[in-house]
Amino acid sequence: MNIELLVAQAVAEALESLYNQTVTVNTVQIQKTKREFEGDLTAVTFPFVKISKKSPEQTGEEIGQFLVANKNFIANYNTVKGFLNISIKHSIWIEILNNINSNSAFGLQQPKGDADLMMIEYSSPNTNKPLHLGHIRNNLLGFSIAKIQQANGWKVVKTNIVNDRGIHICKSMLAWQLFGNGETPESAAVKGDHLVGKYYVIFDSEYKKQINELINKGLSEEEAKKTAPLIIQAQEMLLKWENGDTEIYKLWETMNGWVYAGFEETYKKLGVNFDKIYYESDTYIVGKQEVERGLAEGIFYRRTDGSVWANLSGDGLEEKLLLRADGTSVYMTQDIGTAKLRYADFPVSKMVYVVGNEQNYHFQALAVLLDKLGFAWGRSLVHFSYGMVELPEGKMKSREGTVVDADDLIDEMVQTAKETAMELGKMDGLNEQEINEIARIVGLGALKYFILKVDPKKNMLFNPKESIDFNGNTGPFIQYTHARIKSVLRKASQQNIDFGNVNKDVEINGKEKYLIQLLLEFKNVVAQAGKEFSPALIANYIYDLAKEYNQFYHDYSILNEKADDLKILRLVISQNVAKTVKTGMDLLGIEAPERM
RNA sequence: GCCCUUGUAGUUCAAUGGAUAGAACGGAAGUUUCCUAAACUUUAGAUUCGGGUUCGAUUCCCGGCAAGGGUACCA
Repeated sequence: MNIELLVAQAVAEALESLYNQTVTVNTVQIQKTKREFEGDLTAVTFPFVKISKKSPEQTGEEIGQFLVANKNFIANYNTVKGFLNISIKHSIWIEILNNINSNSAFGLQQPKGDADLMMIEYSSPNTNKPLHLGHIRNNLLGFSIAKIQQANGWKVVKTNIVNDRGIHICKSMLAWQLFGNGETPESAAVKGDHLVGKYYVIFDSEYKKQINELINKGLSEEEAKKTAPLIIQAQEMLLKWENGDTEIYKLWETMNGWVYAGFEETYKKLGVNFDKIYYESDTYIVGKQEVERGLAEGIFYRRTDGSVWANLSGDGLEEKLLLRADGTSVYMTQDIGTAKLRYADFPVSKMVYVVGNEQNYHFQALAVLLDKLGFAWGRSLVHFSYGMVELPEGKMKSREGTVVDADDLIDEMVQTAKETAMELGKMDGLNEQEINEIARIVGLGALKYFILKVDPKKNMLFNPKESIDFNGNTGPFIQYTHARIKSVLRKASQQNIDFGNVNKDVEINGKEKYLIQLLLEFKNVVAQAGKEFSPALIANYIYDLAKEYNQFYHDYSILNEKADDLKILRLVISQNVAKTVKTGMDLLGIEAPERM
């Protein structure tokens, strides 16, 4: 039952009856009544003064009188300026609550057998260094969006495109060959991705030394960068790799293997996963073939120097390079190849790319190119563009050592959660394993919520010191609320209270109604979050719910309530707040612990 | 230069064109014989500037200012 729709219909009916004018239901604006006014739902009457030819207040009065006289679910009304505040009968709220209570998957839609398939690409790391804070935002958003789309009835395939080839990989490989002394993740006792990243950094500093030496010998900076022995060697290595040199290929496989093992560990800690992983070492070849096809079909053209281009000026864009003069592929080429493979592997009807906003232009161009090449979903691809994560010192820069490493950050959050919980005495009587498990859940909850609560399209500021907070609008606050409700419910079941249904005659007050209204909103919030690809909507909603419940919790003595009906009402509300919070947390990929 | 995005309390974030712009952190003052005090209560404090559309604009449109990103052989 949709109470807002019922009220909107009733108001439309009132307008027709009173002023003899037909009004479509969706022109009636219904909103939740503000706390400081009496009533449950509010209809805005300003838009109807043209029809009624009366003042907003008088129009509201007349509609209100009609509603009370003709609609049995409406108990009362009052008007304030152009706002008609309507009170719904108590029994209706109880009915709604019972309805929510009997629905275990409230707010979620089950995908049908023939549901359309949405493919969501996220993460997409390079294999020359470990994941950092920016990747964390990407991974959390991608994973959560997949969950939210599933909740809206889509069939979802999560995919990852790993950039496992190119000059940057060769830099790490070369530095390892020259300075590594055969070091392995086992011998050095570090994660594979961190080890490879270390050699990437070594390459960069050695390369810089060579550049400076050359500049001192009189070369310009530009010349020095191009002619330094290390960069020449790296380029040679890339060429050898492309030509299938056995030794180089083997080294490449080994070092990438180290990185994958490291990534796997980080993904596991973050709780994200993929249904299908693609590698650019496979897809760039397909991309080249597709570009050749486009060339043969006259979609693209070749310049005299041999480079291949697409003219996108007809679509408001510019010319775009697809193959270099030497025939090697560029970023765009690989993305076209990846798309082709995906289209062959899955019946994709909607493609979503979770990629940072610095690539907005790239994806505009990709949409047009895929469309020209005949991919049905090309035009409608969604570039889910999110803002960058900035640090108090500014942008993260690997060269300047201002990158926040993903593994370090996760460990730090968990460690802080543990220390804070110990200080508060939360861990008394628990064994080591239980302590670590709760610390893990809470630490990760804090990190995930902190990142997901922000509107994805905005740049966000991440202060490592201040972010590790467990008070206020944070994940742990919501987790705590959940755990506390669960504790109440455990005690209630020990008392053998049956709170399956609430008696329709019980009187409820404003706070209870407000919580029921919040619960009722959940469905709309999930639908809206799906439409806007915004986990932040759900994050802010469950925070509101938790905050509201905490006040409720302090105002009433739920288990000691004298009247049985009232006790059951408050238990059922508690139960459904917990249920909804848990569902919301699940959509964000955050765990909601039973106790903490 | 051109294109895109963003400007809200000291700070980090909210607000389908609707009522007195909400929270949290930080600041000030309180609450624990009571189901988990990682909680609750009280208090001070904000829409970048100038126009326009509208009964009504943080929201939509135009212009200025500021920040970030992109700008064709980097990914």
